Amino acid sequence: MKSIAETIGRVPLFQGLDPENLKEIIAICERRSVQKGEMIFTDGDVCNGFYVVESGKIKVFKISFGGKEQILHIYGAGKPFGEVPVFTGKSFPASSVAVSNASLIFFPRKRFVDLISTHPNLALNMLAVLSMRLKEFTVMVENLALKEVPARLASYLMALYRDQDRPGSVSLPVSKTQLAGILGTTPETISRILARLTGQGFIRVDNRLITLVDPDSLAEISEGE
Amino acid sequence: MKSIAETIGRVPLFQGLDPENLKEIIAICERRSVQKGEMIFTDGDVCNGFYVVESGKIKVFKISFGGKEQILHIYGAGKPFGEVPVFTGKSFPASSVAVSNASLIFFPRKRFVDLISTHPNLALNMLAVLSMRLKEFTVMVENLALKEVPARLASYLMALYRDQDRPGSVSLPVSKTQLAGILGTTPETISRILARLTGQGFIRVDNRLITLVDPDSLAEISEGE
DNA sequence: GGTAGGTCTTGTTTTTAGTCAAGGTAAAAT
DNA sequence: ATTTTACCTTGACTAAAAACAAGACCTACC
Repeated sequence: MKSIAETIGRVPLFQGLDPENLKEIIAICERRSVQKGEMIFTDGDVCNGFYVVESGKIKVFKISFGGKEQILHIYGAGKPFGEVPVFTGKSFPASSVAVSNASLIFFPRKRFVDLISTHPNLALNMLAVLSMRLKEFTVMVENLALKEVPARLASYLMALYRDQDRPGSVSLPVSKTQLAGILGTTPETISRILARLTGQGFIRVDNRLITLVDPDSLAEISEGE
Repeated sequence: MKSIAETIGRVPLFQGLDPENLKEIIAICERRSVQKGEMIFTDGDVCNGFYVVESGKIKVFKISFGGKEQILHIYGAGKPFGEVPVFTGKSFPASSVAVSNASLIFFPRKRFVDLISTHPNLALNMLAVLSMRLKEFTVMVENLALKEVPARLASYLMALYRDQDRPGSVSLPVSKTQLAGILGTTPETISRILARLTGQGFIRVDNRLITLVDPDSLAEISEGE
């Protein structure tokens, strides 16, 4: 297993700090292992600190009264999560669960805030993290409020296409059921739309591997026609 | 008209700073007046800085391909907006327009970042602002993805009810058309749901004044039954 | 005081996607 | 190897809200 120091050295949140600062950060954090399916925090919990994913995957989500789930983020190695209440002083605004066995690094709230107050670069990095997240939410709201499900799905595929760089295909990082949770719809609807796009010759689907036969048309669909 | 110093002294973002720091902040900002309907920035614009509302109201929104508008926020006096790209280094992720004549205070990006790096309290305040906004987005996504329009409208009314403190009524701060834009629906649907809630005896509507006859039932509706 | 422009309401129709139900596939556990 | 369980697909039905359309209301300005 990697050392905490090694992990932290690669986390974007901690880039641009000198080794001295990194040491101080390492001094306040602690490792925590979680099993697949284990809750990390629950909507409304008081917050004692935040986490960085060392390995594995965790999801952050909201549950409705009726039990429907909206996934807000799925985070892998190097991503911080759960920081919002560190700075608002309130409780967690969503829940979080491990979707695979995972190793997390925990940063206690009080001590981390002290560090931030004395390390401007760390503060700026954290501001950048939160700002990026706001931007992502902006896109998410746009998708939910202004686009229909096919456009959301097409956007998602095109975004994957840009991020991953396989030749003409993308590999879904999550199950189709979870994809439905990300896109704010149901597995049935996802299934139907994938079938339709396949019928129209825009994509080919083989389990989690999706071949983008006609990325241009897909890009158009992602804009909402 | 108030002085910039007076205005800035009341802005939560600048609370807890000593007078010396406030002076430095005042030194870098400038006032800008905008007319009702004037665009302040457009989705995709490069960002030279952010704003604080001194007076008037501005809205931040996204427009879809088909011209439908989703309002992300409406900000009044004392609220900062447009800060996201200051810290991501990217362009504005949404557009902004004055919904009334307004006076803004502009903070140039570079100089403000310099200030933040040297004033930990300012950094923490800004972190709190962004974190609160993330929390608000979380609620927004929850509403859009997990609730139907009546529940969203009821949530909105209940939130107003908590914020304003009139006896048993709330006053809409925006037109019903704009309310539709905030809730991710159409004016027709708003109109129908208000009519339905009135018919059920839960509210009474008189232009922008809404009397909450039965707040408990409304609270239930806001949870999604 | 009348007219113009924006806002709001109401009715009708259409679209979208959610729900319910059942069957199929595939991977994992025993 | 077989049973279990999770995941996915397809079909039929239903519900919710958008689109379209027309008329009412209101306010503001000539």
